[in-house]
Amino acid sequence: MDDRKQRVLQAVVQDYIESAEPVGSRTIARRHDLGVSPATIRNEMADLEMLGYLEHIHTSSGRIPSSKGYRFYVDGLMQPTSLTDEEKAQIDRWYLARVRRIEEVFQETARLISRVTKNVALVLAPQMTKSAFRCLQFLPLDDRRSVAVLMTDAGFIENRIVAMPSGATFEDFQRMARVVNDCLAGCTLDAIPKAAYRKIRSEISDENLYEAAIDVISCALDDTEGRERLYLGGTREMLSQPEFRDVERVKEILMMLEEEQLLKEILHAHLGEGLRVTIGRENDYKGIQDCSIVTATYHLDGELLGTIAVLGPTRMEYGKAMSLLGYMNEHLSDVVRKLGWQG
Amino acid sequence: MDDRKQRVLQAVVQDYIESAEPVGSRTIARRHDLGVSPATIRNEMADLEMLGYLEHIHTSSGRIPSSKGYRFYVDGLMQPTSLTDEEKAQIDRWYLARVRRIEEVFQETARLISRVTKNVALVLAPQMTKSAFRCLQFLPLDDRRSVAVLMTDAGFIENRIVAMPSGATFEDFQRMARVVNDCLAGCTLDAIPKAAYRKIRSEISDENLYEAAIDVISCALDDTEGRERLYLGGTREMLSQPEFRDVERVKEILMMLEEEQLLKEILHAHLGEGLRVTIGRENDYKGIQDCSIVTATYHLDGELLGTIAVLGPTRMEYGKAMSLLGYMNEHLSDVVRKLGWQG
DNA sequence: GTTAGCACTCAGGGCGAGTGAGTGCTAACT
DNA sequence: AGTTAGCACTCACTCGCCCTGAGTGCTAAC
Repeated sequence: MDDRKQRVLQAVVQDYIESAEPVGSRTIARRHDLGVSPATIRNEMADLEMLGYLEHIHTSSGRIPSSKGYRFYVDGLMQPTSLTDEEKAQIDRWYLARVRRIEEVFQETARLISRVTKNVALVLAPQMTKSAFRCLQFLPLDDRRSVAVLMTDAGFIENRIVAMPSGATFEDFQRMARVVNDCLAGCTLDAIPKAAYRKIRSEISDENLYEAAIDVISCALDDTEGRERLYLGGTREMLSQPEFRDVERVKEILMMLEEEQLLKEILHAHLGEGLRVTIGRENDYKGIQDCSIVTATYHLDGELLGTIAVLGPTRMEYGKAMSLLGYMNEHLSDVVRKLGWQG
Repeated sequence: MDDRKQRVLQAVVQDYIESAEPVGSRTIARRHDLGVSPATIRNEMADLEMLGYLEHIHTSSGRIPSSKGYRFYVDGLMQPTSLTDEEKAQIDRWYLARVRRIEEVFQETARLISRVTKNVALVLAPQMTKSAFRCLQFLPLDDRRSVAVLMTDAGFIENRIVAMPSGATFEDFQRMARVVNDCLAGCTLDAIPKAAYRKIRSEISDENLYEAAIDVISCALDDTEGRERLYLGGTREMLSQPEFRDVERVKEILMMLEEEQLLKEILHAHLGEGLRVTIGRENDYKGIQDCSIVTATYHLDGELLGTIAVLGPTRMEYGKAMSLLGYMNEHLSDVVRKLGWQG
């Protein structure tokens, strides 16, 4: 693949991404200064098609890039666009203006990404079970029940109403909380050692209370186990893409977007260190083989926290999506910190 | 308007709701046993059009109901369908199977309603400020900050990270919580009397701590003020309605559905005791003058809690929507109670 | 008052011609 | 040998046309 072929491929991909129409040799000759005539470009395009980088709907229509073509473009031809300082500042401002509660960070991230990229954004929030126990407290509710509040190192707070075993007083519960706090300090929630349970049992020394304590802990775990939350944004933006002019296609994709479990699987399958792009046919799931996904993992103090992703037609502005996710990837934890989420 | 006219109007509305096609005189004569010929029905339809109950796209197409026609149908002609015991049981089962956290009740309600009615469902969750203060507690986070947990009578729990003023210890905070709990017992959050503030001030007697306390309270209020949460369900279901065969229309309505503030306003405008139906032109907001809204308010222990609504094309199955919302209206609080939300 | 009959209307589908963007091939040019 | 101009060909798309069928409105007869 010589230099000129690459330039032609680049021109085709760029034009197609911009116009969403199959691009012909004349258009390229006019809009890109390749210094050759349309006829020559036609020959190059025929070669590129033979090599599998371009495709043809029918003999007399322009070319569109194949998955392989996009792949080559993303890996080598695309010029990386990086966000301007102004854009970065805007993102920070957006967060400060809109996010008032910890839980909103993820939703707003999804919304922000979808606005900028005009595609669907997916944000997979951290699994609570992966984070370390910080403290458990009880608040009195009435004489039979109280509210258990569980906090983890990552700053997550779960609350849940629990019944107090008959005979137990609120003071018993307070004592239980102290014991549990002592024994579980620093444990990650998905791997509480047997020894910790034994210690709790011996320290509480009341069988009824012990049962209740175990109940609270396992209940908090059950609830979040395998249930990282998924935030979605931009189904509306998506509709402005010409790929979704057809209602049937929209219905299909909306259907898929409501299958939370499926989306999580897809995200997990595509998960890897840093930025990752999966293009069209490279997707295992049939329903989105005309779509691409850009994913990035984000971290907090070196700890893997979750995934952010852009899902859109293969004709996606990869550069923009990648630079945005890259920025998020690096700075989401800063933003979160600024909002006072973590110490 | 004589009896036969009413029967004809009823037939037209029913057929149109079912088929989404303008209905003609022959169709009615065939499908409804009115005992008269199409020609007679034609005459009646012409009268109904004159009276404003029916409309005409062009001379040679069938009739469709006008807003006024739907209104007459809903108010008088429609036979109320009530849910079967099986359906009711199914709803209860759905809740028990899907709802594991208090916050999910609303989301699942929206999802359920949209599934049953094949339209968009809106659930306006209670305003925190309308409920009574129950208690405030602090959990230690680190040496400079702690987590404030605010609970109200309706069972809502808000948590928020607050900085401790320099010099204050966690014990100071605990004391502050006790004072606040004493002074605010039973107040509704949007109407805390001045006297209560004065009492807090005098009892805390430390100006710094007093500021911090006020901060926490007003912060909790700020956050939720005018910000009842809105849960949406069924944008996907909506697409199966023939009214939304056109992507532009879909885009418009999705756009509107993302304007949370606007939706809240619309819901508030339509809010009233019990079941309420607003049809087509009766809507003030132009964007949905080809849509109808059915709203119901729901209660808990006699206290107004929030609103559930169905939004769909005027050609909506009013009977179904109304009976479903009616059931929800009566039983949502039961369901919520069963899930242990409230004592 | 009801109905049959008839002329009229109009959206929607199918069909054919024309248009234009684009290709592939070949022969000439540098 | 690579590049280009020229030309025939392809094919989606649009437009106008006709036809069909569902439906109306009117009138005259029952």
